[in-house]
Amino acid sequence: MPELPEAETIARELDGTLTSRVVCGVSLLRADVFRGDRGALAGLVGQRVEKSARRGKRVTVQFEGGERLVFALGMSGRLAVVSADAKVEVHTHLRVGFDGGVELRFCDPRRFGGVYLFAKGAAVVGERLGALGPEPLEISAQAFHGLLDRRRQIKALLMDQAVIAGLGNIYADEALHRAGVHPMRLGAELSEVERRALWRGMRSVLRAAIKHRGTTLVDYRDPDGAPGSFQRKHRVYRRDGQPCRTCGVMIDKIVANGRSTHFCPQCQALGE
DNA sequence: CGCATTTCCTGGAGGC
DNA sequence: TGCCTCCAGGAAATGC
Repeated sequence: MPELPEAETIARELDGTLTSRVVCGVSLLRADVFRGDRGALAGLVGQRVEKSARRGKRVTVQFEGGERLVFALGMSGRLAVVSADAKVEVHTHLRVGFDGGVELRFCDPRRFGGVYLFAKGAAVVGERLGALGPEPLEISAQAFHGLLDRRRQIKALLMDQAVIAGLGNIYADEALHRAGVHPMRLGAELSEVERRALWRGMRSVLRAAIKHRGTTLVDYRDPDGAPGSFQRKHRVYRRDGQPCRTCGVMIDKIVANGRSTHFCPQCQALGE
């Protein structure tokens, strides 16, 4: 499930391979993954790519004319840059051909993801595309502390894209472990010291994961088809029943915010 | 406001 | 071998 580090890896690679290329063809194989004006999609032909970037978990390809093609990858969404004559894999929903014989393909078996196209200057908001909170790698410690001041489970706050953009189930669990904070604590009840630890833990886990080109558990691949390697560095996620890498106590798994949640009962005690 | 529940969808795992 | 059921999970909608 692509979260911020995976989206960052994808965006960097697209930025390197697609920038300055001109669209020569667009083919939508599955209409319902595209949430926007289909006519405008055909209008991309002839447009030149200015850059590719990430915001939260989303990947954007920006064109010189100002249009932005936005990909929300959901949990199984994948972007691949391949030769135009490469075999088309199952669940490929969109193909964007470029000069030089390369093609960008959006593939998403479970179809939780979506593709959006926004005109120059238009706000990036649409069906299943809510407004995004600040970037976890850019927000100041001070501002982050303020975000947590609500009587809501800290794990739910971290995973709410409108609160802070980019953390999903994996990195929320990993950030909480690094900070030594139990996932079911209420945000408003965290001390200044704990909030600071969470800010640092969140940033350090995201930076480390980007360095390892993300986490591949099942589906995730970068646009070259290569997996990430950060799963080897996970301290809690999907490590239930195994010893904590910090203290040796068995990692536990519970449901919080409707999601499987992994934590160390010793390092992340609930307290009294 | 917060929170649990349901919906979407498919592949993989486990049961028999 | 093959069928069946269950589950994961991002985000939004619904009901309490």
